[in-house]
Amino acid sequence: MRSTQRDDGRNSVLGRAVSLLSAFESDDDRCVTLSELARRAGVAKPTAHRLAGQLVSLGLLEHGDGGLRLGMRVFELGQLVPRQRGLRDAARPYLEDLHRASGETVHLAVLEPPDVVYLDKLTSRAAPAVPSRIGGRMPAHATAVGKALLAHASEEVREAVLAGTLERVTGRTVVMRGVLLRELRRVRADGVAHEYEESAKGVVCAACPVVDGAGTAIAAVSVSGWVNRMQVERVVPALRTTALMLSRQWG
Amino acid sequence: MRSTQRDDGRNSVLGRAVSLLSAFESDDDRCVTLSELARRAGVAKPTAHRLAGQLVSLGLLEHGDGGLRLGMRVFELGQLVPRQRGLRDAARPYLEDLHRASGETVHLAVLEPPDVVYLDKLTSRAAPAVPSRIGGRMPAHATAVGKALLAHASEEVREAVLAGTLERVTGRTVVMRGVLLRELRRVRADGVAHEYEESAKGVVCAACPVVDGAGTAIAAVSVSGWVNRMQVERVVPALRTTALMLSRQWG
DNA sequence: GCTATGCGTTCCACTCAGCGAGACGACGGT
DNA sequence: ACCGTCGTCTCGCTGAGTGGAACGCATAGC
Repeated sequence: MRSTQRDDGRNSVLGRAVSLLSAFESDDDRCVTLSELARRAGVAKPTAHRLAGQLVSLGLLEHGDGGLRLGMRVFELGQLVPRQRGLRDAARPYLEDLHRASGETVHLAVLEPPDVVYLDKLTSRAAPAVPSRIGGRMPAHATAVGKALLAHASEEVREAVLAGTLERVTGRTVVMRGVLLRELRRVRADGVAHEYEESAKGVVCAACPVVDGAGTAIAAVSVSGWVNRMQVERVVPALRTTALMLSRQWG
Repeated sequence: MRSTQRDDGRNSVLGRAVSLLSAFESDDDRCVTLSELARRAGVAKPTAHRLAGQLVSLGLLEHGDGGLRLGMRVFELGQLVPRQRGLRDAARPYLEDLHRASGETVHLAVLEPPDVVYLDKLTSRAAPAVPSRIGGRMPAHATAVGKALLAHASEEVREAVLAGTLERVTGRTVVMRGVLLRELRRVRADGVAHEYEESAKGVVCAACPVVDGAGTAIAAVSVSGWVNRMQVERVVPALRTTALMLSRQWG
């Protein structure tokens, strides 16, 4: 019997329940049948039945035309997460100014090793379709915000991320440790991170970290646009200013 | 032994776990110690210890200066909830126009009987401090959005909400069934709901429902401002237009 | 200095909640 | 008539979950 588990987090009721909830990440299909849900989450059908029932009465799941979907309660709880609530509210006006001034897509993101999670996003009509989404993830090493965050992160987390596999997102994604490490050093010295079609074709991006008193990044702001339409260096000053003001307000 | 329970939703591992997460609703204190958490959620300390440990490795909870807080994963999952994701994205540009045109605070909310849950909120510098928050709840009968939603809801849910206790939020909150019922009839005929200091002192509000093909409300839009500064009737036309356009896009 | 309080953590025996193979009835398509 | 898939329910087994009690360690009060 190799049930010696110390796998905290996959088995156990909670693990199964979160598997059920996470099954909605493979998205777009808003409503999922119970059987399909059980299949995706990898739990037995009767188990899924029982758990889903409980999740429904807790409000984390709800019935909707012929299937189950994530419930409002999940959204409510999500809005309470401190790392996004305060930051987002404080940053919103600054992001709007930056958005107006640049006319390009603006992002606010935090590091969640080895990924970044987007807290806010302001798009324009003419903006390219970047693959980011509020609440969505992207590999940190493939995005400007990610590089800004990594460059100003603690030694340990940087090491940890660098030690993992650097997934290739586009043909230009930096996947070699040495190259990335050198670039991060440059970013730390310069205070601005760049990205040229490393997360999406035709998109360039510049990002600045929002730092606390000790100089550690707690978030990052970015501006992205079409590679042939946006003059990166023209937006950097405004970007720097935005990040500095946010840093001051959170020192 | 009165463990005759069939109380699905309060006991059971999941119930306890959600109690832990919900303990963060009594908010502002971003970080909570384990003991405090156990106390609030009403679970034994060792149990809280174990569950919190699992929740941490699942990403739903995280350690932060001397305490626990809700984890990023919760935010990520919350952004996947279909009832908010689609609506919010689609509504955003319209809300921005309405916000610019009126200069007042704009809300987007859905019905979650017997409350309303706010999906989006656009505020101005000079706006009154309304007690709403994205992802927050308010009793439906005390708000303009709530009345718009209730008036255009199915008979059953309206009955259900009316059957419950109508909590008094301010001195002017409508707490009498008959009065509310009559008002809802008027709202259904008129298509606009009003509110005069029924949810917050000094604040007036007007709301219109976003309806599906069958005429049932799926959301509501509102404009609110200072009672002595905002001319309610001046913003109603733009409000109506916004709600109509949204309704058309979701018919 | 010696309590007293509150924290996070660990232990452990009890038992009951959770588990899933399997069976079942209801649709719906071909 | 068939077959596939849906949601639901039963039921015996067992091990995952439970919480009282005790521990080690801080800090605060006297």
